Amino acid sequence: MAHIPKPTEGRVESGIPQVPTTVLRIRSLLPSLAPAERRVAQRIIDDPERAAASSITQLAKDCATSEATVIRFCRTIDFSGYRELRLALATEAGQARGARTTGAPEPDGDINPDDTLVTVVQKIAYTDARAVEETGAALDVEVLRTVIDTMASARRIDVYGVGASAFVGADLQQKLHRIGLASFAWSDAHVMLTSAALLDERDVAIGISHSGSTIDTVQALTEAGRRGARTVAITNFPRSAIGFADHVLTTAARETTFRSGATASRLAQLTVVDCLFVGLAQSRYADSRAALETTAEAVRGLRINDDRKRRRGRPDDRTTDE
Amino acid sequence: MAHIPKPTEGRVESGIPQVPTTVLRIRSLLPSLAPAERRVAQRIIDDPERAAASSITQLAKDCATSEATVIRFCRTIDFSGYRELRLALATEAGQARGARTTGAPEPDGDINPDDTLVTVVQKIAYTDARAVEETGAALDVEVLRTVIDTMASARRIDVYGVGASAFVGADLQQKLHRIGLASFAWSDAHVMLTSAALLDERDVAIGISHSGSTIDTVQALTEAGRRGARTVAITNFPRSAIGFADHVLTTAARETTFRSGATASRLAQLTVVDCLFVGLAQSRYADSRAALETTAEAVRGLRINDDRKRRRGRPDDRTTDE
DNA sequence: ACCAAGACCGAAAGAAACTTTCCTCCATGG
DNA sequence: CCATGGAGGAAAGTTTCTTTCGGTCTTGGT
Repeated sequence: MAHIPKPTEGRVESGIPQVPTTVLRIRSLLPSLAPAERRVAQRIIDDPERAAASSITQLAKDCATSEATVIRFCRTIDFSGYRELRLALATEAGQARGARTTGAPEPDGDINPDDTLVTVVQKIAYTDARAVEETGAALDVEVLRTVIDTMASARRIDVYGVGASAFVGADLQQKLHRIGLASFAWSDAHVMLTSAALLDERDVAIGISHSGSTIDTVQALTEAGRRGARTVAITNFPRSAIGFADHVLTTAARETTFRSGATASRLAQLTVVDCLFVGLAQSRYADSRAALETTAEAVRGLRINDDRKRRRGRPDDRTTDE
Repeated sequence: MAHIPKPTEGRVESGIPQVPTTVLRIRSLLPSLAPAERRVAQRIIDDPERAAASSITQLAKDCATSEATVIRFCRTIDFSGYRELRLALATEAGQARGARTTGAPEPDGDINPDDTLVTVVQKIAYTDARAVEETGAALDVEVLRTVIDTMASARRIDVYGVGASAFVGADLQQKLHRIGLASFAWSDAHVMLTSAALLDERDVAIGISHSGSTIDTVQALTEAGRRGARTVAITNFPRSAIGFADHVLTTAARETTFRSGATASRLAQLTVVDCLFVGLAQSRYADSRAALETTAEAVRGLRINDDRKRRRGRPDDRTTDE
C-alpha cells in the first residue's frame, strides 16, 4: 500500500480551511480494512469527538470488538497507539468547533428585544472589543506623541467631561496622578470654567466628549484655549464642535441603537486614556516607575491577607489598583 | 462560596475569535492555588498544547511535583480528573491552531521601556480588546441571568468599589439610574458600611474588585450580606476573599507588569457592566425604553447644534450621554 | 513558647487504561 | 485432508491515572 502520511508529517501548515486530516485518512482507508477494524473506523468517522472522549475499552465495546483490534486499527492508520489517535481526534474536533463558530459571521451588532441572553453577551463583547481594537488601529500616533510630550512638560493638566465621559476623565486624572503629574478632572460646568480660567501657556486642557458637541465640555475647553493653554480633544467625531482643539485624538466606537447608553464609546475613550498613560509612564520611565511603586506600596495594606478559609497565597501583589 | 462553572456549562460558546476558556479559568484561579499546584497551572498556561500531549507522570515530573498534586489541581479547577483536563486542553489547542492560520500573529503583550509608541499602542489595543473579548466568552450566562432577575426586582441596589473600580461602580450606578432602578454607588469605606447596614432582603449589593481582596469593598459586601441583601461580586479572581458572594461574575483580564495601573481590568469590568445594563434594559423593555428616551430628551438641549462651520449634520442624536 | 488544627504535599497502594503476546478459528489452496 | 496465513480475541504485561495515608509545615490560639 502506498504510504499515506500522518497528520503531523510534511503537511501544508496553513491552508486556510483547516481540515480534519485524521478523519479523512480513515475514510480513505475504509475499504481496505478488515471487518472488525472497519466497524471501529466507521464509528470514529461518524462521531470523532465522541470517540476522542471514549477510552479504548469503551470504544472496543461499542464496536463489539476487542481492544486489541482497536490497537491494530491505530497501527493500520499509522499511529503509534490509541493515545496518539485520541489526541489527534480531540485536536481536530476543536478545530472543527472553532471553524464552525468562527464561520458564523458576527451579527449586525444591534441588539433586539428578543435576543437570548447568550446572544446579547456575545454581541456586547463583540462590539466592545471591536471599539477598542479599531480605536487602537485608527489612533494617530503622531498626534498621540505630541500630546504626550506636551503633557509630560505641563505645569498642570485639566480634564473636562460630563456624563459617562466624566468617569473617563476621572480615570485619566487618577492615572496621571499616580505617575506624578499634577492634574484635575472636572465635570461641573461652573467649576470647569473657573478652572479653565486659571490656566495659561504652561498648561494643558483635555476635553472628553463622544459626540464632540457637549456644550459644557466644549465651552470649558474653549476658555482654556483662550487663556493660552494647549487644548486636546478626545472624541469620536473630529469634525464636531470640539474639533477646534490643538490636538484631536479620535475614538472609533459605533454605539448601537438600543445601547445608546454610552457603552462602547467609553471603552474606546479609556483605550485612548491607556495609551496616554502608558506613553507618559514610558517617556518618564524612571519617575513613573518610582511613583507607581510607591503608590502600589501604599495600598498594599488595604488588601486582605487571609481572612477566610482559602488556599494560601493572596492574589497577585502587583495589582495596585481598585 | 459561589459556584464556579466548568468550561462546558452555561457559558457563551463563541466570541468570534475562539477563546481558550479552560486556560482562562486556570489563569483566574492562579492566585488562589497552593505553590505546587501553581507550578502545574503555570506550565499549562505557558504551553497548553504541550501539556495536553504529556501524560500525568510527565507533567508531574516537569513541574517537580507528584502526580497526586496534578490530580488535586484538576479537581481544584473542577475537572473530574486528568483525562478530562487533557481532553479539554487538546480541544482548545486545536481551536487555537485553527484560528491561528487565519488570524494575525499575536504580540507578546508585555510592554518594554524601549518599545516604540506605535508598538505600545498596538499592544495596548490588543490586550485591552482581548480582556473584553475573553471576559465575554468566559462569562457565566446563568449567573448573569440570575443577577439580572434579582436586580430587576430589587428595592434598591448598592454598588461598592474603590480606586479604579469606583469609576466602574459609578458608571454602573449611572446606567441603572437611567433605566429607572434605584441605586447608589459608594467608594468611601465608612459610607459604604453605613449604607450596607440599611439594606435588607429586598435589596441587592454589588462589590467590584479586580483582586477580590480589597478590604473596604469586601467588608461592605459582607455587611450587606449579613443584613440579608443578595450579594454580587465582580472580580477577576473568584476564589478570593470576595468569593463568598451569592453570585460571582468573573472578568478575564491579565494586567501586565508595566501597566499594573488598572487598565485592562476596568475594561473587563465595564464589559460586565454593559451586559448587566443591556440585560436589564431588555428584561424590562417597556420601562427601560421609556426611561431611556426621557433621559435622552432631557440632555438633548445640552448639545451644540451648529456653532461652527462643520460638514455633516451633528453626530447621532441618539447618544444621550456625556 | 507551646500546642492544636488544618493546609499542603508526596509515597505508595490500588484501579483503570493501554499495549503486547499468544493462541484459536477459519478460509484457502495445494 | 492438511499446511498456511490472516483475523480476532483472551489474557498477561505495562503504563497511566486515582485514591489513601501519613508526614511536614503554617497558622492561630493559649
